[in-house]
Amino acid sequence: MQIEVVATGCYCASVAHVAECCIYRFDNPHCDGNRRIGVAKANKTAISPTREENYPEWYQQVVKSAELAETSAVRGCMVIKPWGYAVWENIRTGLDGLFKETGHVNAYFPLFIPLRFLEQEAEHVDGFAKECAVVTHHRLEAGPDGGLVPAGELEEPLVVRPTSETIIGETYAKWVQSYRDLPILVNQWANVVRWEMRTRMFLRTAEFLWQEGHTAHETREEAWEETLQMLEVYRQFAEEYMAMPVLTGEKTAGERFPGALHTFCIEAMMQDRKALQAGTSHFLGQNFSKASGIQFQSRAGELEYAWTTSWGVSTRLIGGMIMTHADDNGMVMPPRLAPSHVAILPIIRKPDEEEAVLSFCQKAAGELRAQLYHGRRVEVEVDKRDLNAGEKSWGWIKKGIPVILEIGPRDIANDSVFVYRRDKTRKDRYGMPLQEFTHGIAALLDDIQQSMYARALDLRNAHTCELDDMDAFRTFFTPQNQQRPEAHGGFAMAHWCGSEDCEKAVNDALSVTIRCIPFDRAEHGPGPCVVCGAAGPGRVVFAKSY
RNA sequence: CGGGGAGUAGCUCAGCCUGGUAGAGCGCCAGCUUUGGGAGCUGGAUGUCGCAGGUUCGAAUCCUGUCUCCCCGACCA
Repeated sequence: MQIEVVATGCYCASVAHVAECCIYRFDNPHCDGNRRIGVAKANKTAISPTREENYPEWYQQVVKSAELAETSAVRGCMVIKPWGYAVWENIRTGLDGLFKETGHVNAYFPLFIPLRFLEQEAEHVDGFAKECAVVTHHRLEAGPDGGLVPAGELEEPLVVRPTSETIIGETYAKWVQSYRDLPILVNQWANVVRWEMRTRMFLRTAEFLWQEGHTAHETREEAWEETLQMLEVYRQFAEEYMAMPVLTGEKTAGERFPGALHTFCIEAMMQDRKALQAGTSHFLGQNFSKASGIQFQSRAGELEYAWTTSWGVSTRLIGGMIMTHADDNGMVMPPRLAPSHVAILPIIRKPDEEEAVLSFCQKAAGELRAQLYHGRRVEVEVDKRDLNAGEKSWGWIKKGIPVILEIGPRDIANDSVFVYRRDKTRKDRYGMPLQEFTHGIAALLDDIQQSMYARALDLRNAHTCELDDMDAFRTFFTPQNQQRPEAHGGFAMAHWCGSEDCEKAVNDALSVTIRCIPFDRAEHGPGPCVVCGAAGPGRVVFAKSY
């Protein structure tokens, strides 16, 4: 029995082809794959449906099959499983290093925020009030029905932090007396709660993990530079660590963080061509320092309000990684954030081969673990589980481990290994001497990282275009099949006059928003607004978004 | 919060229209066979049919309520 597996690795398999192959799919409950063995080479995909068939469902299945997370007993909240949490740990380690390099330190502030703190900044209240979880009691007592009922009402309700500007502002007000106390450059790794209407794994959950940096400065210029510096840190992290190309720019007034004067963002294109806001950096001016009373005596002896910033990224980044890199066979981990780099699968046909094969695998693992990849020890899994080789192999493919080594007696005889790169197809597997593989592992991982970035960039470039008239714009953002919208659209670089009415008109008609105003906007030259025709200073990025 | 879909074995689902007391495949367990790759054969275990009421001699099936998940919209990282 032979089933040739072709990992497509791209997002263009024809519907007909995929449908034809459906009957072979091992996880299709109504398919007895064996009945048709020998009929054809089957294009099986480990994830069903494919991206093309049903993108949102494909996303859910990848999260599940890769064992990244699962739904929990609590509405809108997820359990992040070890393989998914390891990604978050790597994100944290990487980003934290960049924060430290730019002079920041970590601290921790309370989960609970007194209601009155939140009331201090008007726009901030409007922005978050609807999605706040509120704690009103502090004790449970036995109820009449044998259950527990809340008792002991709090004098003042506590809000579970949706973000910490207010409580950190109150704290900074105490820390800051003089210009000598500035700047304050603090970051916090924490969980926050936003009671969302509609949730999706990693992309929008009621509780999520994030980091929020909060800084206070003596001057406007210094705070401004900080805001842009941290945006640059996010850009660098997204591109170098996540292999996810991003656009940088400023949000329009309508998309701005509640209470901020300016919000800057990194925006990435997912494989369904929708935009994902992957990180934001806010210039808060003196709004929050006035609300919280962060005042200091200046060099001139005057009492002044500090200038503050805040910036954050969240577990949403993991969702972005999935939708940037995963394919129809599951997750594809960028090596720099992968929980583990290499899975070694011992191929044992007869019991008497076992000892030799396993000891060779352990030796290979040991040599690999002695190698460094960007300062981190190469992580290796030797999969000794008593399962079929194919089953194990597909398990690692679905989890997205960058490299799989198959090692059997024949390889051992040649002192070699059989290599599969997750970013290529299984047809591209090749054998090579163990020593050569071991010494080249860091370069191999970097090559995978680069190819993933290049592929993602190609996708973005292929679906970014300049549009100058409304008809073309409408066509670009309208699915061909209204019943089951396929991937369509992308980033439309179009002129905009700057009016909120035009922005809203496009959103109402096509669910398209201005994702960001690029920093290099002016370089495109001025032109007529795609909506109303009035003159605008340059193109902005329009897209559908998550 | 509005519209649509769905909750039945560990998983994917059939059964529901036309009420009669629960099924398939995969997985799991046991045995035998197989072995450069998502194995085959034989046998076996598994369900308060999302939850709560109601109608009925009888409810997975009909009615009401409720919770959860998915999709679309509004809102948002």
